[in-house]
Amino acid sequence: MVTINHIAKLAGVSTATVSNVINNKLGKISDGTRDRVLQIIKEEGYIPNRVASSMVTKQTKTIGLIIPDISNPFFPDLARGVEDFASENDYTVILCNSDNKLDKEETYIEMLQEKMVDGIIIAASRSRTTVSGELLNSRVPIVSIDRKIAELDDDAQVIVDNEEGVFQAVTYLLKKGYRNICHLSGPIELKTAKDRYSGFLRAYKEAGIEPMASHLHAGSYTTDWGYEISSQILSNRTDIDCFTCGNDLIALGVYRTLHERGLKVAEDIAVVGYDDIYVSNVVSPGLTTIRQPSYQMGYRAAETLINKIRTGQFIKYTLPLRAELIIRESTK
Amino acid sequence: MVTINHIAKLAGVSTATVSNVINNKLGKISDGTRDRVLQIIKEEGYIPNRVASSMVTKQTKTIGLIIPDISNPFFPDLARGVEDFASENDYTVILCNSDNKLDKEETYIEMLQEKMVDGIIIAASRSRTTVSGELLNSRVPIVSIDRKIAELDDDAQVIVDNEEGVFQAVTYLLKKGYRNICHLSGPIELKTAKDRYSGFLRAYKEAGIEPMASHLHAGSYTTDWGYEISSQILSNRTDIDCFTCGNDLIALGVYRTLHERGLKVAEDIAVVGYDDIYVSNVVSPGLTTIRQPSYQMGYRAAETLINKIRTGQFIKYTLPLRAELIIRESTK
DNA sequence: TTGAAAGCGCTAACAT
DNA sequence: ATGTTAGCGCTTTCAA
Repeated sequence: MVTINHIAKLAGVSTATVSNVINNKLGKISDGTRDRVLQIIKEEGYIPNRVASSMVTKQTKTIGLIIPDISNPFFPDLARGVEDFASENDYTVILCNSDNKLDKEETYIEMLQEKMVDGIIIAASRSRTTVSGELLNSRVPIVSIDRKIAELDDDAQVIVDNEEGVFQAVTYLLKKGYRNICHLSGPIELKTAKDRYSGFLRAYKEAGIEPMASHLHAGSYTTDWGYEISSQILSNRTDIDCFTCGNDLIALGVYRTLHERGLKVAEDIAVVGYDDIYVSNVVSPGLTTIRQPSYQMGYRAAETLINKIRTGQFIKYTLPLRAELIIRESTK
Repeated sequence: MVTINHIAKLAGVSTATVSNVINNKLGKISDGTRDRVLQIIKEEGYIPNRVASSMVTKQTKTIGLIIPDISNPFFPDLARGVEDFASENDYTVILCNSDNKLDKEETYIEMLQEKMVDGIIIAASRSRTTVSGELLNSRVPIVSIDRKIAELDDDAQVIVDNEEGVFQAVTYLLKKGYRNICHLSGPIELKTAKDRYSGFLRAYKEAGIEPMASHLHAGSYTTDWGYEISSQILSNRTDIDCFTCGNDLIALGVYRTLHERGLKVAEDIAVVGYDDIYVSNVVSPGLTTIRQPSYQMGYRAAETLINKIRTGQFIKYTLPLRAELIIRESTK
């Protein structure tokens, strides 16, 4: 293996000099030596060992990203945003899937700390509303994304206002004349799910209308659940004119139910999602949904984290990331 | 910062002993000391520095995963497969998005080598049919996934037979009576795209039927292109009874075109995709497609790589990963 | 502008 | 079963 020592000897200089060349320490090296060293580095195919340099600089230029599941369509965009900002800034990202399990999450957090990552971005599992003391007190900066964690600095959290998004949507629906809206929520113990439902309620309240009876069903953020629950509901009642869903996956389950029962989306029953994952624009009819700016969330989370690593300070953003109602054809 | 030294002093033992405890060297430590050391480690909240141990063991327990783009729905499952096998085996994965750009890919490869990853899994950019000499000769084992790279050992490539998959599908379509099938291919310079088209041709040939004129259109693996090209084709001719698409994204573009023109999928024109990404089962009508076992591909790639890292040998699999025709409602 | 040398935190070989 | 010590490849004072 070719090391800095090897290069130094061949170039007839010290390792310190080679190090300065590699790291572009300006003004510390004469053009002559720089060129000569560079030349030899090239000839020898020398690749600096960043593990060794991490030993002394105490930074790995690596961050950890813990998400529930990269195959959940909400997360790829987010991950991409993180990786983009990271790589633009010469950081590398380690991907971890926690499956929403606290123990997996803990294991990853420990692993990441052992690997001396410079920081961690976490879309915390639904069971986590708090971070363990060790992590909180550790040297590793942490940024929470999508889900709020109580102990963390507000500026260390990248979230969008879920309540506001659904409020917007339901207000729109009420204005359009929908009255019997059924809300298919994600796990209601989750902050995001709770907030989305609050938005639902507030829209009714501000419109001075009473929600219909049993308008809330809480389950999980999956197509399967959306399918099952909507199927079940429609077997029992016929008064519903719209489903607002905790996320797009659930909405797609409703699509399946309607399709199966020969009902037309929009024409017979309207459907509204949340997230605006890729699919929503591609199904027919296009799904009216509330767009979560997931790429930006990831990008901003990385920006926040790396800024913190560099400066010790969190960025204070003036513009919050906002959810946005995207009207397509699943409502009329 | 609490180090192994610190623990050793507190426990009144040597660092070697603490090291043996941490790494569970069996038979090298008495129960008494083990317990005492473990106790102190806990009390002090000691986290072993794996960067330091990597220095001496010459392995980082980290692999790199280079894919074109995690937001492309084909890759999350694959990435998940990689990460699952890796984490089960105590490896960590660094995620890199190359955007199909050779230069980004090169940069990542260099970065990964500098970070001393133990191996690399790469879904190579379309421009790459070969690996640079440095990489090939480097100490870093490399496994190619989805796309074949000439110089690599056959056992270091995790691919499925694309030709076979499409052959199956088109044979099925011809049997069903479809005759004027139009193939909307991905970038034809890509091996995968080429193979899929070959399967198309062979199906016709073995059926003793002549493909219709101008049945091939090559573009890119995107919904937008699928939309545009199908729209354009249908403006010019009315004889087409089926589109076979290079991937599901293209197929979804065709869905959009048909929808826009008031044409019914299946009833008026059949559509067949490739990959079986998540969406395909969720759109209405469900998309008939050729399933790429992407999770397994990722899982197997990681298995192959890590086995190579550990034993120096590639695994020889007896069962190839196969594409499988999934018949849904977009064909009749 | 360059070099000598200490030391980052750990493991492994060897000695006891 | 445990300790001593060299050394992994690099950066960073400090001195020249």
